[in-house]
Amino acid sequence: MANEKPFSGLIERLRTAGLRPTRQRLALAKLLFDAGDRHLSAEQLHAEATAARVPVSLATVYNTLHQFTEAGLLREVVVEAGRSYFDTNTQDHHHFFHEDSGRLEDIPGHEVGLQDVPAAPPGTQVSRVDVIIRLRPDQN
Amino acid sequence: MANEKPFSGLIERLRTAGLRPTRQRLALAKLLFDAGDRHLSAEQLHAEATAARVPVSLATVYNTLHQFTEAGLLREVVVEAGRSYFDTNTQDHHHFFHEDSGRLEDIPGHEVGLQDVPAAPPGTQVSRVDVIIRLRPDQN
DNA sequence: TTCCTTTACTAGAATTGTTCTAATCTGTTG
DNA sequence: CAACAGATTAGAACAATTCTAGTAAAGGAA
Repeated sequence: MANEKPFSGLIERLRTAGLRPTRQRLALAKLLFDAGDRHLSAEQLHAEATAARVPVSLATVYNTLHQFTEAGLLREVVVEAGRSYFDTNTQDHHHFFHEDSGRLEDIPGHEVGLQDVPAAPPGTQVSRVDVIIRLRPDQN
Repeated sequence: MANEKPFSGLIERLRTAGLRPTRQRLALAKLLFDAGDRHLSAEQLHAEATAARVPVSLATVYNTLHQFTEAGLLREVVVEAGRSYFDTNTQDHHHFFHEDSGRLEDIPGHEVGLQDVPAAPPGTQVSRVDVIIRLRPDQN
């Protein structure tokens, strides 16, 4: 059966990233990566873990999210002053942000192109380009 | 002399926006708009006001920045999880963000174009498009 | 002007999201 | 299984922002 070793893939993934596959990291990785593309805040992931009966401290959730981000397993997206989202889709793509609900949604990478991206100023190099299309409810 | 009525333009500007030209708002508006394009955090503006011997409370700085933003005199730019910048350039343009220093820099609007901006999902309309080019120090 | 109403300002407390700390525990290697 | 490095934890500390409720100032009316 496919779920006989439900963590083996994740274990490899963490090992490759240089992270010990601990109980907490595995549980969080499972929540993050076993359900398609997701955009989660630390608080949301913490709530999910708790709901899934995997008690993980909030500090560990933050640590883990940052470690995963550094390892390239996640991408951090900042849309609002006081909140960070972590995106499980690390491909090159951009976002719709629903201002009313605070929800973030992927725009497949090939759907938006940039023309004439200016050269990075001397002494710098481009680390990333973020495009966020902010949406509000239609007025009518 | 040009500075005989140094506030008359600003007073008009505030009145037009439906804001009473109070001492505090005028002082903040002067700091914001009399020095070209600026990108300031609330704390920075508060510090400048204090340095300019205009004691304004931090709460008023926040209130004022939000009111100016709603009135279209400022534009809020979010780059980092815990910090908002307010941009005095409300024209259509995008930003370079220096990850090392936290500095934000304008890219003139015409220098970046977007192609194939996808249609807003049903029930929504585009409120704004933010493009942030993140820079890090050149590696070498 | 003076009065009156509305709007704005203030200090400080409260809230929110995040990071830090120091103690404890767990994974891994030998 | 011993031992050490690395990970987890609760709770404290922090930083940015918002709230509160009390006071002050702006602007119109008399």
